[in-house]
Amino acid sequence: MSDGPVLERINRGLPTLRRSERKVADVVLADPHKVVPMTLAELAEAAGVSQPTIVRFANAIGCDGFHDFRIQLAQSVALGIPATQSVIQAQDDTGTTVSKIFDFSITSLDHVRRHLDLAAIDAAVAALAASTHIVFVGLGASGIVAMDAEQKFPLFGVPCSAPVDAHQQFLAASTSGPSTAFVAISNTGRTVSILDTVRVARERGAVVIGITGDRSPLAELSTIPLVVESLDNTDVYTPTISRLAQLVVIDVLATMVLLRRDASALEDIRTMKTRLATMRSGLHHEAVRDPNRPGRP
Amino acid sequence: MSDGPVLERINRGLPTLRRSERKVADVVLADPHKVVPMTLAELAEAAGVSQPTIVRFANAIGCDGFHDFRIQLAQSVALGIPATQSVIQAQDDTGTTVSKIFDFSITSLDHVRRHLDLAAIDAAVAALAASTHIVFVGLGASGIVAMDAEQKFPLFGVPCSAPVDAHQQFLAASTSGPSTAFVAISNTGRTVSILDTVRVARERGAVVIGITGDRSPLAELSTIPLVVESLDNTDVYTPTISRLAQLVVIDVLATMVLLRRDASALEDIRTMKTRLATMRSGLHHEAVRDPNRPGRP
DNA sequence: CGGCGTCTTGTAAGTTTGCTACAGAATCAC
DNA sequence: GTGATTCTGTAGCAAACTTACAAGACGCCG
Repeated sequence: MSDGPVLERINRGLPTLRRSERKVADVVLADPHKVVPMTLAELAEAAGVSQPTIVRFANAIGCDGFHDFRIQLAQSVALGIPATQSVIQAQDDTGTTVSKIFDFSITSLDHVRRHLDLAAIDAAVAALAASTHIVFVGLGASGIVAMDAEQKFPLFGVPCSAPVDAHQQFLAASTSGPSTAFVAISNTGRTVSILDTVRVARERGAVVIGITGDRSPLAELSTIPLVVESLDNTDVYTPTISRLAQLVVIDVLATMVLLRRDASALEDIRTMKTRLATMRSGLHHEAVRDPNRPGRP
Repeated sequence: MSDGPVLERINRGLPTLRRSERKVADVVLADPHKVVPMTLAELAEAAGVSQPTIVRFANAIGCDGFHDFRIQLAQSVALGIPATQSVIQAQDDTGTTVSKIFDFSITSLDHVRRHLDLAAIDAAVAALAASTHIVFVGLGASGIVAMDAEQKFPLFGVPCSAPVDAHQQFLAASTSGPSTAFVAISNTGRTVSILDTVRVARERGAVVIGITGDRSPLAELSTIPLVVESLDNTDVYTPTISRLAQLVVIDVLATMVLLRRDASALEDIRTMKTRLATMRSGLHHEAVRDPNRPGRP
């Protein structure tokens, strides 16, 4: 009962609440922002119940008194209203829509952070740092993540590739070896071509890091499964959130691999960054080169 | 003084604080998480000052009493410690590094949300909804964002393209017209080839939506400048955050354009999504097709 | 349908917490 | 070195939160 953000807990515990406590829950859920600065007496007034009922309500949803409840509510609200509360509707105005999407993205990232397997991260970092080259594969939205990774990782001097279509991916798997780190990205973890590719990579002895949304076939097949559990709900209006979390996880991996390297690698990056800044201004003279290389204008 | 998260305000107001108040500030900044559940008396004890000093401290940094301070602190902490507090260091353990990167990503998204120009969003949505086709351009990390947008927008039935290199982009600009929505993405807003491309697009009469990090040349050149102000600090270790914010902005635009459409478009997407789910399982049989199309496995 | 038991809710008192007025101490200016 | 000003702590007060208890509501079984 005491897991997760307060608002989620209220929703979950709704059926077990007494009638008056439920009135309190309704007031809180109706507009959490309004409740945050309220005093106990004010909330009692607003819900039409007595003050002790508020305290009992707070205890019922797993808080240690009203103080604790208010603090936890404030934190919940700061992270945005949970997804269940923020279904995007056609009649919402611009500000509301923007808020909902950002709130959802932020809440989701927070959720991923809390459910990340640190041991798996460590293992993945070790594998990546030990590899002589890295292959990133993904299709659709996950393909975007793979390309992003391909941009970020070569900074360490390790050759990277991110083959675009399933055939190229299969080929890359076929030519991989024990010193290859093979990073497969699939939110569903059930895309057949990715699974086939991963099987081949493992047969060739590559270390496979599987970034996926839950305990899926891909996770089973991977040497190091990395579950990035995002709150991808089924509402059509709600945009895909899994990419964001996957990108941040890539950031984490890249940063930690970098931290493993010595200061010289760091220096390389500094000089690279300054060179990039100067070349960027003259980019149009040599625009034919591989567009993925130039960096991040 | 009363703008921004509390911790930032404390940092900013540090010089104007009295000596005892400063002791309080030190305690708070040293470990904000510890302070959140503290009572006024406890914090006074911890800082080695009297209780009224705490109250004066709270007022000094723009809070309305200790109550308000505690709530605001709780909210600040929920969004992660501000970037200034969380420089990633080599000796950090895995959990710390993960926390810092996620915190920073989340804080940054929150910052962007607060600084987004809603009028510009509205204008962009109107332009996108009115266009007959949409072109997304960006290089490097922004190129990734452009490709993501290309995956997302065709859902509405409007043809989209995201030319990959500078030449192709220039070509797309040259063939654009008044009914083209031209979305240029560049965090610096100073990449020369992008600026050249945008100039051409405008000459051809296209509506140019410029997504950029600050009031840059690109913003000046755009019909509708969309400033996505992320907290990209200069620390080498700190990963690029601008992509995330840009992706979320793309989500917002896509969602809002979709909301403008009628229910039929919605139905199209529902059926598309279910079809996608079934086809995904058999994808390897027809993997030669354009890998960007299949969706988001 | 009515009485009894349990669960629920509000009243009231008690305790903690946060706030304010005031006075002493320190600091700075002259 | 003295005076004025600013800062800091002591003490008391008001408000908020909590607990104990009793009245009321509800359901169950006779």
